[in-house]
Amino acid sequence: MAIKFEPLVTESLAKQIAENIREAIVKGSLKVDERLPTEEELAARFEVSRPTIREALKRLAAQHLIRSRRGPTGGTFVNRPSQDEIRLNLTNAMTLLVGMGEFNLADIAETRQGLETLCCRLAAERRTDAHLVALAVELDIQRDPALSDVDFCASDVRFHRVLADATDNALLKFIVLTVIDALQPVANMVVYQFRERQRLVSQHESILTALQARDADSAIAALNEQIADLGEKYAQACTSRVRHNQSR
Amino acid sequence: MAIKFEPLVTESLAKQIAENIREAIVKGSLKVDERLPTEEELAARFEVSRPTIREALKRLAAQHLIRSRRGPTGGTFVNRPSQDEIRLNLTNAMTLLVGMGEFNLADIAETRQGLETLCCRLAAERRTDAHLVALAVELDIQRDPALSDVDFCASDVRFHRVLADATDNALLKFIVLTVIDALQPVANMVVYQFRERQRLVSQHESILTALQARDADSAIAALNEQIADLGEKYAQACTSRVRHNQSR
DNA sequence: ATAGGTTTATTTGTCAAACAAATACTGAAA
DNA sequence: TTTCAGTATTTGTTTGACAAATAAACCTAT
Repeated sequence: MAIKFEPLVTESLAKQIAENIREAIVKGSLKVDERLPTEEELAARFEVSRPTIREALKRLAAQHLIRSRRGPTGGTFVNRPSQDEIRLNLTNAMTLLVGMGEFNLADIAETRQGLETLCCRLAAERRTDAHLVALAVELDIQRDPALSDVDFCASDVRFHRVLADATDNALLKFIVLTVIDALQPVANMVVYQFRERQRLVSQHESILTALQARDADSAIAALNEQIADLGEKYAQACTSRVRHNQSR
Repeated sequence: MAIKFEPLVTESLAKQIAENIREAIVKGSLKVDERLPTEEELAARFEVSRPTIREALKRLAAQHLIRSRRGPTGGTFVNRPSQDEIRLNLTNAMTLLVGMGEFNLADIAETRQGLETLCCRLAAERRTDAHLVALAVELDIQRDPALSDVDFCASDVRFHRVLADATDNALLKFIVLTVIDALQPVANMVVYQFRERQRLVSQHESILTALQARDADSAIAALNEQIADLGEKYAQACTSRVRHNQSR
């Protein structure tokens, strides 16, 4: 048997081309902001038609790896990956996973607790006065009893984002922001009673004063209490939602 | 002035259509494994041509949101997002960010330390015997002095993956695996001396015995020592690489 | 000479119509 | 009943063309 049984590429041309260009970008043979050949040229080089090239480019565009502009100085360019753009992608993907119920609530609460405990420890050490001000601003917003649930929730999210920012660790911040954003739909499920809001606000106050005093342990204690509360609240919201769905 | 100044949609049709379908999937109006209309039907519905529809679908395919098959029972289907597929996306994106130097080494080491400390604590509590066996297997591999640097590194990565697995927390595992994978290129930069390998292996041994005894603190101590070592090693590898590049 | 508008060339965006290839179903023949 | 050829359906790919955006060159009038 002298047959080679080659891997027999059955993937679509567009996919292969996308992967090809992708690797060139990742490996660095295509620099940031460098211009790719025109679609026609690419078509000639890869020996396929222009629509096929375009399908390949769209795949890359969906990952924010390239951008396109029309006109003489236009063309397709390699994108500098901005953290925010990529985070948007990650958040979307993770939101989907969470929405599909791939992660149970206990795991989510535990992970958040772990990540934010870490944030607290670092934030206590490195927070600047600007961070304290930002936290205080959110606290002020949260004290307004007329605030709607979604607005309250949004402010809560911003509070925790500041916490991540105060760690002064770009990677940790990146991860925590992604997780927080992906979990926002879960957070929005719950409805807050007046008493519960008060409790949340007072926990936030504890965190703020602890950070002010650079007292990591107190901050962590308040935070853990809050996350434990939220964990219960989410579980309740979930079961009641299930009951509601069943009764229909 | 009765002009409305509408948001003036200038985005490409393909992008809008992709976003449209995407939302339908995320919001759940398109169920998993449900079949989309044929490309021709979609073209008719959106009142665009088929190539435009195809560009839109390719965007979604790049995010693993849909899959396509040819033939009579073929068509385009909504994908159940598998954790592994999505993780691949996230890892690719993060690898790019890391490769572009968006995160400095100190931040990376600190984050890894935080995440893996968390893993150790949970793993000590929840590890099964199977996990211990898996760790022992990797240790055995790592003891072989004839192992190449990349193979040693790969085994090291697998060791830490098992650690994440032992937490029995799907979300945390998801995050940690993503980060570890994204950092692999960084890990592969370094070359290990014999003595350094010995040290790494003995640290792994400490972790294993600590987990065996469900002694979280000892495991964490060994792990932190290791990550501190690696942090230094990476920093060295980086500066020497810079020197090397400059001398060329 | 300069400000302003107009043309023009280039490039991506979109369209139309067709063929190729994969694949499941159908029906006839052994 | 099994096997095999045919057929219909759907995505994959090609060709060729036109539309729209845009920057540069050019041209005109003050």
